[in-house]
Amino acid sequence: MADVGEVLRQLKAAGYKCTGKRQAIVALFVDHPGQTFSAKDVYTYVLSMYPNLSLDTVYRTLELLLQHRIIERLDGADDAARFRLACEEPSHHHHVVCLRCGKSIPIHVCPIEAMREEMDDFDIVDHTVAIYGYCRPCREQNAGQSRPVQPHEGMVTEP
Amino acid sequence: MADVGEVLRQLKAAGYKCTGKRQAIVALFVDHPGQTFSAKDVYTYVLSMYPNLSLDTVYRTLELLLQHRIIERLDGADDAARFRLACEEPSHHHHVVCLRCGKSIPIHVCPIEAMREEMDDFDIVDHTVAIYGYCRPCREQNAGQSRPVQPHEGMVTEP
DNA sequence: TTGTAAATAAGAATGATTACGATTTATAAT
DNA sequence: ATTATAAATCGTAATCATTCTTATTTACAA
Repeated sequence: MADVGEVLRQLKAAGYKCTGKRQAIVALFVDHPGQTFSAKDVYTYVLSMYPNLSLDTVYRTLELLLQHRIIERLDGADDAARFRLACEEPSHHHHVVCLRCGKSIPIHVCPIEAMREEMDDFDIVDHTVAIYGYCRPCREQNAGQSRPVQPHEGMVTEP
Repeated sequence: MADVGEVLRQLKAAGYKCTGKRQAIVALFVDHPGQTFSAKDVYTYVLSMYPNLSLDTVYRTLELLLQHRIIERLDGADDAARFRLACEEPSHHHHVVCLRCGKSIPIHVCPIEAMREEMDDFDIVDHTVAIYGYCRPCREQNAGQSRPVQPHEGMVTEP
């Protein structure tokens, strides 16, 4: 389980300064594992505790956290990228994303590996997989819900 | 094999006018099956034969062709969407994309179907798969090539 | 040939992201 | 604790893909 202090210490050790805004951004991700946020989401969150904040700072901090593999970027069909706390699992894997609660759940089989052998005429060197649906808790609550989130609403892609 | 006249006739039958610019755009896709183009690509191509052309016209025409399933949109990690002639295959399938020549090759197995049964706690309702690599001809030419296209360069996602 | 709605051009507006110059601040050295 | 310094930040402007607006042009049916 990732810890805010841990992450900040890691950044400090790498020569980066430990500012309150950085702490806030790291905390947002660490406190909501599996949840995805847009840059704007992060901006409004941090703004609530630091009244003057530049979007540029958010983007630079996200870039920093990406480089240190503390968060992951998810590029979607809609124009705004989303970010989430990096998965602890270091080996290759994918996620399923719940269309209702937005949580990412890691899965530990790669459906592409299975087909690699069958592909004689094509060398696979990279791939992305994005799977959307409903997790068990949301599936149950969907039954008594007037408007479940629609597929493709906020869809994201991941390596 | 799709045919330009055929497509234009289909559009006309649906009540749309048959303009030279539309013809040019349709021809670009029909004459290069499997090849992907950005809106800017299409714009520069048509501009070479129609000196005054609005980008808006390109986008509106692409939208029209999308609605009639004549082309498909591929949303990628980079900011510009790409488009290609729609695959004739009507049933669910995916493509592999060559990183060198940019061609899309349809594959007729869905790697996600296999794992659907194994997922007990998650209802899959949608997915995207994007596979990149080198097709056989490009693989052979890559051997004597100083700079092969890098993975992730112009990566695209597709349903 | 002509009337009409559709199509287009040109440019402005939007929204996400990045870049920039000036100012502030965390941190290490004093 | 004070200070020097480079890093971080702000505020804003720039950029890029895409969409919107309005006036003008055009395909096509009558």
